[in-house]
This record gives sequence, structure tokens and C-alpha cells, in this order.
Amino acid sequence: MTDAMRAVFVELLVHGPLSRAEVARRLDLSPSALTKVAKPLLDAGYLREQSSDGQKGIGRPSQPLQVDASRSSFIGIKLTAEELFAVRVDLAATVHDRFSLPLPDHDVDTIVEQIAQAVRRLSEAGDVAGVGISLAGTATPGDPVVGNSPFLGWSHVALAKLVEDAVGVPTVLNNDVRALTAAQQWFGAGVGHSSFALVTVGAGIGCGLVVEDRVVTGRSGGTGLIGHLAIDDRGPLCELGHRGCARAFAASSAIRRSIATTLDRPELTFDDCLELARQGQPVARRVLDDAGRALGRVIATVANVIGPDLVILSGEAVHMYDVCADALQAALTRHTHWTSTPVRVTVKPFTFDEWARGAAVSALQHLLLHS
Amino acid sequence: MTDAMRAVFVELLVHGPLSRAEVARRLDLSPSALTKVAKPLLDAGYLREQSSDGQKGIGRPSQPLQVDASRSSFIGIKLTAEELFAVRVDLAATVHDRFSLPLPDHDVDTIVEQIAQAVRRLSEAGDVAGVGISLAGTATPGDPVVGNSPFLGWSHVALAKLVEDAVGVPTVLNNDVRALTAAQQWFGAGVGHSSFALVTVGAGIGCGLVVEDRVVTGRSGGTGLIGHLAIDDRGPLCELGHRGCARAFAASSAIRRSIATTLDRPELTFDDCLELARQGQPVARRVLDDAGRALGRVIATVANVIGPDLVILSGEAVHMYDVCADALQAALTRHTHWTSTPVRVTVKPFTFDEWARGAAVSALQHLLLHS
DNA sequence: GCGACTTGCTTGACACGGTGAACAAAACGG
DNA sequence: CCGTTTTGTTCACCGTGTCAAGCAAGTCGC
Repeated sequence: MTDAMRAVFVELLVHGPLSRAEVARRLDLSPSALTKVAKPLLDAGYLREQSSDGQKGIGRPSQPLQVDASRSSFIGIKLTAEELFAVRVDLAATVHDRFSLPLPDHDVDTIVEQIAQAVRRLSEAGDVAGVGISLAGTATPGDPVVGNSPFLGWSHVALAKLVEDAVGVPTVLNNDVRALTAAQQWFGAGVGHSSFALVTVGAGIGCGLVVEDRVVTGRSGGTGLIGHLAIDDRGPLCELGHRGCARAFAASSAIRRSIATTLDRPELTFDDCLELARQGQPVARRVLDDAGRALGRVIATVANVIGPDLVILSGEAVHMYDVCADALQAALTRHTHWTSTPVRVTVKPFTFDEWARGAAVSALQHLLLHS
Repeated sequence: MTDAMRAVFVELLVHGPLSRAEVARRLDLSPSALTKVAKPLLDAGYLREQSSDGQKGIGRPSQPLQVDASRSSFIGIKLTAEELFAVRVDLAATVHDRFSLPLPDHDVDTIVEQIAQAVRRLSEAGDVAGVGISLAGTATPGDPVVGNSPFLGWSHVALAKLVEDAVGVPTVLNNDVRALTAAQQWFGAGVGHSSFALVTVGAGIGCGLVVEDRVVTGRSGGTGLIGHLAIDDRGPLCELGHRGCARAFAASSAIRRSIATTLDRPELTFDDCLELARQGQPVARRVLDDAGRALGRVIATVANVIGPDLVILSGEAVHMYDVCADALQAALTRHTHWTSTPVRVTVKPFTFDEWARGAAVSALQHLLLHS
């Protein structure tokens, strides 16, 4: 696998079917290089030649090349405190199968065994080229060790090596938000943008960054630690005792708790709260406006600091967006630096699969680019 | 000039004298490649061979290579509303000469003529390989056009082309903070860090970023727009009407004004104010503590978002650091995300030359890497 | 309907940057 | 003085991509 082959393959994988000529232009290669490079990929079945373009135009019609996505599979696994979610995806990151298992305890051996079981179960349909594991905490592709994971109580656990030994498949670790960012970069709203941010809302608030086509890994794996960004020092308290930080305003649990306690209706779920706000219930309305404002300000802060082309909003609680969109956009405009126009915000609907899918894409990316 | 030659040259330029073997290891090249690559650079006089290492050790002693910094010169120019500051530097970014001119008006032709005059004056001592121009506003190396410069009242001015035509030397534009960041990356505190942030304090508050060894250029050239980051919505007003934004707390003019008006002593300079705070004058003390807190929070925000190895603090007003270090560090610790340790902050003394020097380094970097 | 034109793709000779193996050089240490 | 270690050089070679040329397959104009 030469550099050019990798680049051609990735270009076709990410930017869909393209003619050789077009790929050559994009990668700044000669047309002849493309014939030469595409040949072995076609022979090996990684690429297919689409019959005709359909596009009428002057000159010889192009014969677009396309990646045969079914040519190999990856497994992605997201670890949470209670459960393990696994998916099997093809090269285009389409989910073909899923599986989940409870995690009875946080013992390393137990978890490795559960992971191995999930991998075996999802490998029944055919060979798997790589396994990606994502979790909240410090982990990076290229390092087989989980640095620190508060929710599992782990530090310095060589998880990738243990799993590799157990299942015999190359294994890549990553932080969950960064994995999701990788998925957006190649197969989501980030395609075509060399620089974007992904902001997630859910149990917490996270942020992943892509700068000049590279997923950013900060010092000791920590980037996008915006959950505790201070918004208003008279706001509600978060679990760490900060007053008015972003997650105290906008995390789903904080929103639910705030509305449920004020209304003295402890049975309310998060979605009930959204519904109340939609109906105009004043307390719910106010809490969600505050949440929207906080998110708008978080997004503005990220946008001011790094100047991304685009901010993608996602996470388990993104569906709250339509309830607080006005407050969010207003705050975004208000806090955007005066020399810029507000950054474009794209809302990406979320299913819980996304976390595991991100892990799979993370493995795919790493194995494709660094081996 | 092959890629390898460029890489070797840059490695030697930035990381001082190194033996061929060491360079080969760092750049992942074979030793033989190094002999081959170094030959033409030595012959052309761009590299010199240091006689002996001095380092005693086993094995054949190494013959370190070193860039002959005097081999070529660059001119850097910083434009402000009233004046133009120019310096001539060598390849190691050492300033050898300086020159300044007033800018009678902001007419494009006038300014081009003044720039040409400065370049001619500084070229008397010998040929110049490139000119870099930095200014507050949107400009990037690689684009000959100044997108927008509020203080000059310019938009879409092809300054680089005009200057190139006038002086016959390749010309590179850049935003001033980004140019300063480039200088720190190759010749300052950023050397050896693949990811760092530069925060400047002075008339405004700015921020430049280096992520994975690349100076970040955001959407339409805007990165690090942290001057108006909201700190406390009960704080002082800035000139744009924001209450309690970073520059309303920590810009030098804001600090001076705040102390001078409270004490009703309009004659006080910024440095007088620092002296008062040093002596414990309560009003000055409070204003500078607030400024330190604001800066600490700005730094924490940047550090949380991108996770740099290091934050370099600089700018015309950095010398205020020793007056507000405690407040700054306290705020930094308080607002750093709980899973991280506070980022290391390095204070870089500042002379006004630095802006122009940054412009020169910016040109040097761009011409070396992209041609 | 035929040639002119345009664009896509392929072929084969070739240039060139970098590697690997072998070796020379320059120190140290017993 | 000879092994050991590390640095640096030489030279044959290989592999990757370019260049020039030509073929392929369509549209356009007359």
C-alpha cells in the first residue's frame, strides 16, 4: 500500500464515486498515476467501476470509481458504566448488526471478556478487519492504554492489547467524543469541511475538533472540555459545585431536575420536560431558554477560539434543539466576535448507535491511515 | 529543493546544530539520505559544518550541521493605524536593523509607497529574500489580498501583489497575532511543542494557536477572537458595549482608564497604574486582580477547548503579569476542567519589534515551506 | 454524417528521491 | 593494538510517480 493508494482509497471512500480524472485533480496527481494506482485496488476488489456516469457532457464520459463498502467490516464498541454497545459496520460506516451486553462490574478481565463475547457474536457473519472501542476518558488511537477513565475507575489499563490478544483482531481505542467526531469527519456533516467542531449534549456537554483535516488530540487526550465552561455565576449548581457552568444549564439531567423540582413533579422525564416547554409551560420554557442560551454561548466560545467552518450539534439530547433554537441562535449571535458572522450550526439527529459507530470509524481511520 | 531537503533545513534551523545522524533519526530518514541531502545545502552555503562537537562519548564524534543564518535576510513590517514598523532579520530571526515611518493617511497607494521606502532602506545592507507584512485584520499567507482591516478601513486590497510589484521581492501577508505565533513556533517558547497557544495582552487581547505543528487559520482568517469573551456580566463596559468582556477587564487601556477615573487622576499612564498596584494602592490592586482573573479565565477557556501543551503569554502589556500573577493563576486553576492539571503558562517579555519580527518569520516560513 | 474538438484513460520510457549494504573514519577501552 | 561503537560516505538499485504520446468515446458544428 503506497501513500498514493491510501489517499486515493480514502478520497473515494469519503467523497463517494469519482472519476479517475477527478481524483487525480483533487489529490494533485497525474492521470497516469491514477490508472496505475487504481489497478491493484480494482483487482483486489476494494474498488468497483461504475458502468456509466449518466452525466452528459463534452468529451469522453468518465467511468467513476467507487469503494466496495462490503469488502470489509469493522466492529465498534462503546463502553458505559452499565452497558456495552457494539455495532458491526462496513467500509462506508453503515451499521449492519448490533449487540449489547450488561457490564456486571468494572473489573478489567470481566470487561475484556464481555468485549470479546460481543466481537465473537458480531464476527459470525464474516471476518472483521478491526475493532474500535470508545469510552469517556483519556484514550487515543495509537496508544493501546486507557490513560484514565473516571466512570470505570481505571487508569493505565492496556485495554487494546488485552482485547487484541483475546480476539485476534487489531484494536484501537479512542475517547468517545473524538470517535464521534471522526465519524462526522468521514461520513457525516463534516465531509467537505477541513475544520469543524462537534458539540454534544446529553448527560454532559462535550466537544470534538477537526482542524485542517485532522482530529485534534489535546495534551493527555483532553480536548473540548467545555462542560464546565462558566456561563453565569448566579446560575444553578453542577455536581462539582460550580455555579452556572454549561452543564448545570444544558445537560439533560440538569434540565430535567430543574423543572421537576420547581414544579414538584419528580416523575417527569426529560422528554416530558421538552413537551411542557413546547406547550409553553412557563417554568419549562424558562429552563429551556436558559439551556439554549448556555449552548449558544458554548458554541460561540468554541467558534471564536478556533474559527471552524461549521459546528455540528449532536448527542443524546440534541432533540431539545427545536425547543430552544431561538435562545441558542440569539446567544450565538450575541457572543460571536463582532468581526465575524455567526458560525453555521447543523443539527445531527442522534441514535445511541452513533457512539459505537464512531468507535468503528475511529478504528477504520486509524488502521487505514497508520499501517 | 526536495521535500527532504526542506525538512532537513527546517529541522536544523529550528532545533539548532544537530548531527546528520540525529537529524536522520528525527525525520525518519536513512543516514545515507542525509549525506546526499546535506551536500548541496553545504555547497550552496546554507549549512555549515561545525568543527567538533566537544561532547565526549563512545563512537565517532559527530560533525553537527548548522544553518548559516547570515545566508539570507527577510524584512518584516507591522502596520498600525499611525505608523509602520520594519525590521530586517536573518534566517535565525535575529533582528539586524529596524526602521519606522509614519503613515500620513490610509490610502492604499500611500501605504504601499511607505512600505516600499522601508524595504529599500533596509535592503541597502544586502539582498532580501522576502517581505512579510502583518496587520490586525484578516490576512493569511498564501493569499495576496487583505480581506478586511477595520483600523485601516480596507477590504479586499491586493497588498502583497502591489508591494511585490513595487519592490520586486516575494511578499507574504499575515494577521499580526498569527505572525507572532509563527515566530514563537520556530524561534521562541513554542519550539519543541507541537501544540500551544499564544495569548497576547495589550491594546486588545488576542490568541494564536498551533495545533499539531501547524499554525491554525480559522474560517476567513479568524482564530483566537477571545477579546470579547464574556467574563462577568456585571463588569465594566467595553467600547462595543459588552459588559464584562475580557478586554474590558484586561486590556491595558481599560485598566488605565478604570484606575485613572476612579482615582480622578487622568494623568496616570498604564505603567503608573502598575506601579500603584505594586505599592498596594487598593483601587489599582483591585483592578489588576480583576484583570488577572479575567486573563486566567481566558487562558483556561482556551486550554479547555484545545488542550495545548503550553500557553505563552505575551503582548505589549505582558509586564503586568508580575502584578497580577496570583489572581491569574488562581483563576486558571479554578476554571481548568477538573480532569486536567492547569496548563503551563510561560511569560514572554515583549518589545515592539516583536510584531515586525513575527511578520518576517511568517514570510520566512511561508517561502520556505510553500515554494 | 463526417470531421473537429474535448475530455478521459492507458501505455511505456524515464527521472529521481530515497534505501540498503558495505565500508571508511574517528573516537574509546581494555 | 585490536575490538567496539557510532558517524558518515559511496554506490548499486528499486519503486513511485511524471511526461509524452496515443487511443477511446462522447458532443458540436457544418
